[in-house]
Amino acid sequence: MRETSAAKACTGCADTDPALAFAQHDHSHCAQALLLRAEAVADAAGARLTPVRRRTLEILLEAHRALGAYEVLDRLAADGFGKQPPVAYRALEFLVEHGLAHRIRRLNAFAACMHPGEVHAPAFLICRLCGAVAEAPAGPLRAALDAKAAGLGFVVERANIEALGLCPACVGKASCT
Amino acid sequence: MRETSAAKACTGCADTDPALAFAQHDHSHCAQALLLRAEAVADAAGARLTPVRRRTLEILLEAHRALGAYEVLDRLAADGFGKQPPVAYRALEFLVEHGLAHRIRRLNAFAACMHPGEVHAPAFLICRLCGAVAEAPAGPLRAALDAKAAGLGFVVERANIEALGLCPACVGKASCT
DNA sequence: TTTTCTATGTTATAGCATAACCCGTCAAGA
DNA sequence: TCTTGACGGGTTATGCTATAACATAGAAAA
Ligand SMILES: [Zn+2]
Ligand SMILES: [Zn+2]
Ligand SMILES: [Zn+2]
Ligand SMILES: [Zn+2]
Repeated sequence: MRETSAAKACTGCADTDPALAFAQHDHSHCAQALLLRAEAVADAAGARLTPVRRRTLEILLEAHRALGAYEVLDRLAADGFGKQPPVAYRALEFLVEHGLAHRIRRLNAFAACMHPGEVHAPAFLICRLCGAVAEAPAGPLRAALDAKAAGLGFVVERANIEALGLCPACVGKASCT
Repeated sequence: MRETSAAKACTGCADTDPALAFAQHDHSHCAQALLLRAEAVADAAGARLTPVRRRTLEILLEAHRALGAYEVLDRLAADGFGKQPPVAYRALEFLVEHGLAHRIRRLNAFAACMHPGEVHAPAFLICRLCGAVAEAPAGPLRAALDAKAAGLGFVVERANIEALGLCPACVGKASCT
């Protein structure tokens, strides 16, 4: 599952260039960078990126896609960590709370954050054919949502924006259905 | 759970006036209207609003909040329909597919649509204290999302926009935490 | 050191969702 | 009329997702 076949270098997985979100690229490269940034983020928050938590993030980064909690759990168990659901759920919860990963509710799955440390309101683009998930910045979108809600007297604390559709690679295949 | 205590009349539950979304009002009134419109919608689509399906929609309308599939199932069973999960899931799936209800993924629950028949891209505002759910029109939001996605070569087919926060009634209570 | 809090592991259970099968109804076509 | 096939709705059984509650070990604070 590891994407070591580098097709294109990147500077942090669609970080500086969102167009790379769906492009083939050397992911081990940005995984490395993201892991370093994650450590900095955790440190700054006074939180501890313990072995399980760190390994959980690595697993998400290596997969380069959204993983179910039980998929994560299997991999953790294979690495000598606990074999029971709470082990995975707790680590994932930690990552989500600290903005190092995101929960994709539509998929009942989790994905590593591509912009850790930055204040960001992500929107997720989920391909219904290949399962690829891209994290797109949605700042303006979020602002519009907040404004809309404010008009109803509602205060938004968190928001999930998830789009299901076809990624660039799959949009061709689907048309010949 | 039925809200028969009319505090305010309405013309269709936040239909013409979205500000009613979180306001107390005579809900039996709009439930009636929505049910009629649902029949028209189903009819126009050549779909059959059978007894189970119709009763399922009624249940959602009466509850006036998001219900889990098993909550719906219990009520269906009490009315003499099937007692097994697929009964509820099938009816709910039908309603969702025909735009008569929406699935709220954040809550693993379903809510009656407040705008059946209209082309609409709903955003849901979920109060984390009282559980109230409002369906707000999100046309512009959706358009922005589509545009953003198009920039990445992604084609959006469906989108979920769900905000968690505090409704007008609860925003006061929470501040004294 | 002793205490305290956090983290990680466990077992058990709760909650959500679907697969697969059977049968009754109804309408189109032989 | 009889047959056939689509559809709806009921069942049993199972799988997937998530959390509660408890025990232990280790880091941090006193
Ligand atoms: Zn992110
Ligand atoms: Zn794809
Ligand atoms: Zn709606
Ligand atoms: Zn509330």
